[in-house]
Amino acid sequence: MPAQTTERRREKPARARILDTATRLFYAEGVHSVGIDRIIAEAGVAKATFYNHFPGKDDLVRHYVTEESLRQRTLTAGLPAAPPRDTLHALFAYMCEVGGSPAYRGCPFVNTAAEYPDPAHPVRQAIDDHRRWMRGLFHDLLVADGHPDADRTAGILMLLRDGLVVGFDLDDPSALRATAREAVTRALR
Amino acid sequence: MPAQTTERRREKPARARILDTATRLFYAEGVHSVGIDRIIAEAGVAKATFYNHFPGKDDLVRHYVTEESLRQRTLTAGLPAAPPRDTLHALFAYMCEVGGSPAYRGCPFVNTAAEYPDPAHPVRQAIDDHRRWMRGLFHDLLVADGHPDADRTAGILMLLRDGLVVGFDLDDPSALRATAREAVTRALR
DNA sequence: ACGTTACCAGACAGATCTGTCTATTATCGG
DNA sequence: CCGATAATAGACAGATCTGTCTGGTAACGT
Repeated sequence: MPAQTTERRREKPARARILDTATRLFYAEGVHSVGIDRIIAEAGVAKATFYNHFPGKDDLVRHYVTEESLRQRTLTAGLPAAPPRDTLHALFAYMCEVGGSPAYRGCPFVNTAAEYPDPAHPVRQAIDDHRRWMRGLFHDLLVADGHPDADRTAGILMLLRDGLVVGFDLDDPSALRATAREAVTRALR
Repeated sequence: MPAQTTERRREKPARARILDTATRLFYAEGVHSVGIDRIIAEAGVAKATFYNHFPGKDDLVRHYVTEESLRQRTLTAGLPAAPPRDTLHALFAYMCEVGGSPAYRGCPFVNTAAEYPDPAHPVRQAIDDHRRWMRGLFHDLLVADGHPDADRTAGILMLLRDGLVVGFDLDDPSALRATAREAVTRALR
């Protein structure tokens, strides 16, 4: 019964541990394959604590998606200033770098959407938000680059982006890396 | 008690009813969201019958994938003879047609892969088979068209193909249809 | 010093899922 | 006509999943 060794203040707060663990497991194994019990066990959190922070699993999934979106937006915002076209190439180069990692399991948004068929579901709406942001990012960079027809080209870049995240997961990443830059160059031409 | 009204010979055999029902439900709602109980109920089949035909759910999923692959190969083989470049455009036009349907829920292979993280799993290997076939199809058509660098361009077409199936599921299909032909044309240039 | 807040441990209920098993019925080949 | 085959209905076991609830503990602010 002795007090647990914990100096709890040193650890991350419970909510953050839950979200971190959920993010890791959901991404690596899929949303429906990972149960709440496993998340609370690996997060080292009591069940009541989880349900104090989140109304239920769906809400945790929604936060998983929005947090991941926030992370990507922050990363993008932190890119060094550069000509818009360079930034576009840098974005795709970064995708290729991440996609080459052995832990790469595809795009968390695309993968999660595959498990939530109803487009009206809050999880899907969070995914839609992220995709709207990304399309807008492409569009704004193309406009800044003076590209004619920024709308349509942003659509093509979304196509390539989605193709890359799927391909890096399911095909040979090294072959794909070479293809990627070529495809982006052709698309921006 | 009274025989059931069945003239069983008139109906599709049980195995086909199982596969049809599984295909419909897996595609519409996702693999892990659909239980065996529901499949046998909607297929109008006894539980023992299911386990007589399939060793377990994973094997049913594998057959779902291979049957879907076979269906696409048969459809492709049945295309009217045409110059290879026309056939390529026809393939993408067909994707756009299918992707515009309100029941469209993305690519069954991509969606199923999202629920099977282990690349060594038989289900994933069946998906790999299908993707190899599709890449080979693009490659052969490009070679027949006299395209230089058929390898790399086939990779780009795979990129576009994957981007389309994701986009038709998650974005506005009508806007995407216009983008698609443009993107294919740019890629084949 | 004390009350509030956050957290922990774990039992519990109710649903659902996979897979096995029994017992029965219908159809077909020979 | 009869045995083999294939299908039916449904009970059952064991696991797992979500969500609730109880009771206790540790740290913090005031």
